[in-house]
Amino acid sequence: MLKNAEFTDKLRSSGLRPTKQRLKICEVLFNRDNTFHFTINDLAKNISKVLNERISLATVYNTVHAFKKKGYLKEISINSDKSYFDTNTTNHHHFFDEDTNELIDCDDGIIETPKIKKNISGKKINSVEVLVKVATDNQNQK
Amino acid sequence: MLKNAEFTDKLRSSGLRPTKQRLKICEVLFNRDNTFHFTINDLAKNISKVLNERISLATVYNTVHAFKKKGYLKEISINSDKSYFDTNTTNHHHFFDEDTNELIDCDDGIIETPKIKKNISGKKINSVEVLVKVATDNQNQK
DNA sequence: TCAATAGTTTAGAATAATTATAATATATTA
DNA sequence: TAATATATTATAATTATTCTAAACTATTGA
Ligand SMILES: [Mn+2]
Ligand SMILES: [Mn+2]
Ligand SMILES: [Zn+2]
Ligand SMILES: [Zn+2]
Repeated sequence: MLKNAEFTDKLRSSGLRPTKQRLKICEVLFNRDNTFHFTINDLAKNISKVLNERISLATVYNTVHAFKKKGYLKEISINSDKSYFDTNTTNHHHFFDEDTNELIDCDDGIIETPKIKKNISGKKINSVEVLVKVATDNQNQK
Repeated sequence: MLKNAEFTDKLRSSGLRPTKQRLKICEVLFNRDNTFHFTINDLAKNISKVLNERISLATVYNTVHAFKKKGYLKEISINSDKSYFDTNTTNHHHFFDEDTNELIDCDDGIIETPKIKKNISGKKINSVEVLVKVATDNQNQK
């Protein structure tokens, strides 16, 4: 939804130089109507195969981590194999489809964020996230 | 809490041969009063350094995954670096201390398992888990 | 405008967790 | 106990990620 000049401002305002590579990655990640989830590999493949741009893998890693640090992205761990990133940085919960390995946002109201009745002493709660793992219901399977 | 002969039965009854290595790993994992969380590396180090036993790393991996498949262990992903395993296989929630990377079980009653008001159609809910990330409250830090 | 500087990109090497291979050893079965 | 199925092991392979250090680029301010 944002345009190139806006990305330039956005990057500058958080102390990141608006380079060609970062602007392209902003475009891929944020110039759309809906938030989504991706892996670094998805993103790199998208850039190189689909968009025919040449951005080194190291830069994709650097940029995604820089964006995460600036709060443009959230990182989500579902399995130890790889990290998922989320362009939806608000507090929200997920379904994880174990058949397809797809991560799906819970719409508002589907899950109420649980109350924590007693916290670890001396610690601050940084996040409360619910993960719902789903899979095909195969009652009649071997 | 279980003894060697019981582990032998337990393994046999789930179709796993009670080998020397598996019995030792059972002892380390299950012959205690409280459940706990560990990484494969923790476990391997514990066996080799603390117990002075020689079990190959491949066997530790094989065994932990075999135990997971048989339902003796649960796997938990908190960060993409490594997998945590849990000897508490009941449905329960966790605190994760981001200062120490420690995973802590939520005692019963601390968090109520949230209700899922609408599920993905055609799918069965396999688990609903809450992860609470905590860290030192540094209001007065640089 | 342009040189100095700080920040960025890059290819490729390094690291670390995990899985695969295939030979050897062990447990089970009859 | 012999035959068979299963498990262990050392080691190699794989994969995600991070590191390195040289080349490049954006910013700054004279
Ligand atoms: Mn795994
Ligand atoms: Mn990470
Ligand atoms: Zn999300
Ligand atoms: Zn636990």
